[in-house]
Amino acid sequence: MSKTNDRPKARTDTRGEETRRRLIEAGLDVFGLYSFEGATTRMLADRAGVNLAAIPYYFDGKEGLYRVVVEHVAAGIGERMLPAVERIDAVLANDELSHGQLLDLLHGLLERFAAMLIGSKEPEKWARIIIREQMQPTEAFDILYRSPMRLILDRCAVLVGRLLGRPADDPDILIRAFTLLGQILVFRMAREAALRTLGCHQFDDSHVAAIQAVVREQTERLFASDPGGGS
Amino acid sequence: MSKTNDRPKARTDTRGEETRRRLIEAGLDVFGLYSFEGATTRMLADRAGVNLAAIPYYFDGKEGLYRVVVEHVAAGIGERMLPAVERIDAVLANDELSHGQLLDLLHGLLERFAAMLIGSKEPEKWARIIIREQMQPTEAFDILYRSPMRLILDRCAVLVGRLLGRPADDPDILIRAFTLLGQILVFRMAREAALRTLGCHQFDDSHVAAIQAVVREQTERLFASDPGGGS
DNA sequence: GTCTATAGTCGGATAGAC
DNA sequence: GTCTATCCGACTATAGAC
Repeated sequence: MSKTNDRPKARTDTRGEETRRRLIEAGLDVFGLYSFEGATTRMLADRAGVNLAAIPYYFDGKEGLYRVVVEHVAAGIGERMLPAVERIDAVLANDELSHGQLLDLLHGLLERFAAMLIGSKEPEKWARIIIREQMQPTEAFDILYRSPMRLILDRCAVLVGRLLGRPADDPDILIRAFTLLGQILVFRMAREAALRTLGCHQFDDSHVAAIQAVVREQTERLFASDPGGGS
Repeated sequence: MSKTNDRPKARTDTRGEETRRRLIEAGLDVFGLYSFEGATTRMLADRAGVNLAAIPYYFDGKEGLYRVVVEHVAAGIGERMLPAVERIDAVLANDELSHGQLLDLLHGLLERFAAMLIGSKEPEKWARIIIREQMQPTEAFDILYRSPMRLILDRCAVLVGRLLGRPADDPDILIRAFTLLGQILVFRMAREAALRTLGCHQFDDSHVAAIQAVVREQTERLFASDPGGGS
């Protein structure tokens, strides 16, 4: 019989790469569900369908795998938010913007944030890892904070600052930016309570749309105060 | 020498009660810091200054202690929010209220919520336990949801509903209530990120006041839309 | 009621065959 | 590169002395 493992022409180390990939995938699930301490190497290896010994071999132990998983999360969030962030940066670089233009950028950022956080499937796993790092930051928190969190928070603060005519590093402006994001984050962070209250088992597109609509309307109200300056 | 353990007149089981109390106190710290799985009976017993075997003896095991700790958390939150909640219930029972009165009640609720969640010391421990239950609800989640969470959320929804002239169980109203609470919750849930962004190591009274001021102003704005109806 | 000692289980990491 | 077998440490719970 012709064996099926005639080496694929592309590369000989595909096997190892595949093992790495599957362990990271498993790490997203398992670390998210059971936390770093709660996760066992046996769970990780079983879920990945690889051998237990592959963890110390490829990642220098459970801790090393965790770090790589967190980096994966940071990269995933960055990827999803990048379009909105780049658009903001591009427009902000220009010149003095109208109230409406700034508000549009803010709407876009928050909408994208909500879509990513509440709607998509992958962030479900990401969120749990992030929340745990918020409660009990390990050295991996830096990875999350410096890249994807600041990415979003900074832009939010800049926009709020411009809308209110104050610098983006004013503590009051930072607090306002946080509350804006908090309106959305709560549906992820207090997810179980939100689901029970709304009487459903998971958020679908219509829920996301409803939340986005509320946030948009409320954001509009919060910054619609320029006297007499309607649309 | 007169022995010191001549039985105290009040009760003979004081010793056991003390042990129970100390284990619950230790559970608040340790379960919050390390989660249920991460906490070990040794940590719990050491922190409580009692013997390891006291845990299965008094609480029927680690799991039983956890349940009692969660009940303790629920009771603590209920206690702290009760004044604001009772005031709301008393006033709402009356009759048709003015926009300003409803808004005052909402301000009171949110202010108290912020004070409890961000300012006080104990909720620091409570919050971690609650957040973990949100992510990975155990049977203990019911205890938290049915008593202290609904306590606050229901009142918030009722007030928002009355302010907007819609029923409190309208999904849109529930979403709005959630976003209001989210503005505050974010400082607890994304605490580490908030602290880093504001450049401090913990929230003090001035931070709490600043957050309360922002929330108050924004809430005012969100519901100040009744046309022509100034204060 | 409280403690010490221990049983029984499961954790992560490694050695060495394939 | 991957697997099996195994070590060693840490965990929860219990038994029985005090």
